[in-house]
Amino acid sequence: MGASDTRRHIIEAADRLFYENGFEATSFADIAKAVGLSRGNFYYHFKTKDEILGAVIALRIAKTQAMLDAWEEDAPTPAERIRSFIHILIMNRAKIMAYGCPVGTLCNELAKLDHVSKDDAAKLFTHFRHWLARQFAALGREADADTLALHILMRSQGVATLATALRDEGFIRREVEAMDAWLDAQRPGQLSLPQPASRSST
Amino acid sequence: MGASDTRRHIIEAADRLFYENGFEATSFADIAKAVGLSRGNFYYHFKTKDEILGAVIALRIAKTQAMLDAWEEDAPTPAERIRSFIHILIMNRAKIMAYGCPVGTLCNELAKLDHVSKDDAAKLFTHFRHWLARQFAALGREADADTLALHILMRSQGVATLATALRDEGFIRREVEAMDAWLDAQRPGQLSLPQPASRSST
DNA sequence: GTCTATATCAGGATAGAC
DNA sequence: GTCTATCCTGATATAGAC
Repeated sequence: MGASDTRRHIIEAADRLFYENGFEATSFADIAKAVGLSRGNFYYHFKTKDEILGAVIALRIAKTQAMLDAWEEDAPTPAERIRSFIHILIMNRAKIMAYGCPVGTLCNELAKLDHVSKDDAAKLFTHFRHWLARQFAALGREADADTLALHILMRSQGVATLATALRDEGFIRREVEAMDAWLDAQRPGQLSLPQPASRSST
Repeated sequence: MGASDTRRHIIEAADRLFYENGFEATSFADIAKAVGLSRGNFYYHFKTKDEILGAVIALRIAKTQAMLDAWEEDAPTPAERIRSFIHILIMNRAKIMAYGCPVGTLCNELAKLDHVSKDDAAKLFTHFRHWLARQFAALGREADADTLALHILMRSQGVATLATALRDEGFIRREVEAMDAWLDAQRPGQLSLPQPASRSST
């Protein structure tokens, strides 16, 4: 196995462990064990833990971009693309109830550590934000596309955090349904932030 | 200074440090230093870190209950009480942008650690949930009070998480305004989850 | 009830053999 | 490129003097 293969395995193992156990709680030994590597050899590939974190963030950004590109390919309309985003809450519900959102929880942890990479991690949100804003603009909401993008991003984060604490799948489903209904009502001519109306889909 | 005073100081220092730096990242030495205590003496008061965590969670629950009771005293209508809850996002915006929501971030961290106290921490949400549900019921929304309580709790969590990542005060203010507008529209006869309407307050 | 001193352990990081 | 052996630091935890 070449060095670049080993490196990739290390980053993928670190990615998973950082998500499941947190950045601080994951030791070099944990990652080395997951890859089947001695601790000593580990340092041939990565000199510091922060270096691994940087590689993990880069991997996540690449994966995110690939996912967004795929949604853009697969879904013909902007509304369906945004719906792809909303429905990752359902798709990943088991992991979210156990470990939260990979992006939100990493940003939270790095913020508390005041880690040098905290802004790099926050860029993951930026990718979603800009992609979502583009979809809302395509939906005819050019004027407030960014506000709408942040709003739906905010809701997905709120659902993830509460889902982890409550571990209630019904809660996720209800809120996703509400997000779908909210999206259906986003048509040109509406003003930015969501307002309640006289009927509901639930 | 008596032992119970020292104990209280330890818990308060731990409360602050767990919030600002995280549970794992906070060492006994950090807490001892903050209180002005030797590390050795520390163990006279608390045997394990988990014991301190338990005391911190108990303190937070007591403080939360006191805050909810005060809101109930000070605000004459259910709507104003719920507004008190929504506006902690503005009141605490500086700390939230730096460290996130104390409840959400602690639950997230303990979930990843699969810590024995993770469900105790989640009870903090339960206190807000039931209090909010009581207010929505008093507002005339008995049928879906709990759903509405979880919805507004979810939004406050989402705003806190994104605020920490983006550190954008304008974002917080816009979303709080939207939450206020959403609350204004919650009247008896509405069905549970929020829907957009034809106009916005922003 | 508070201190100093110390045991023990785990994690990050390095050196050098193969 | 992978290993074993090792160092250093910091963290939990204890013992015992005052």
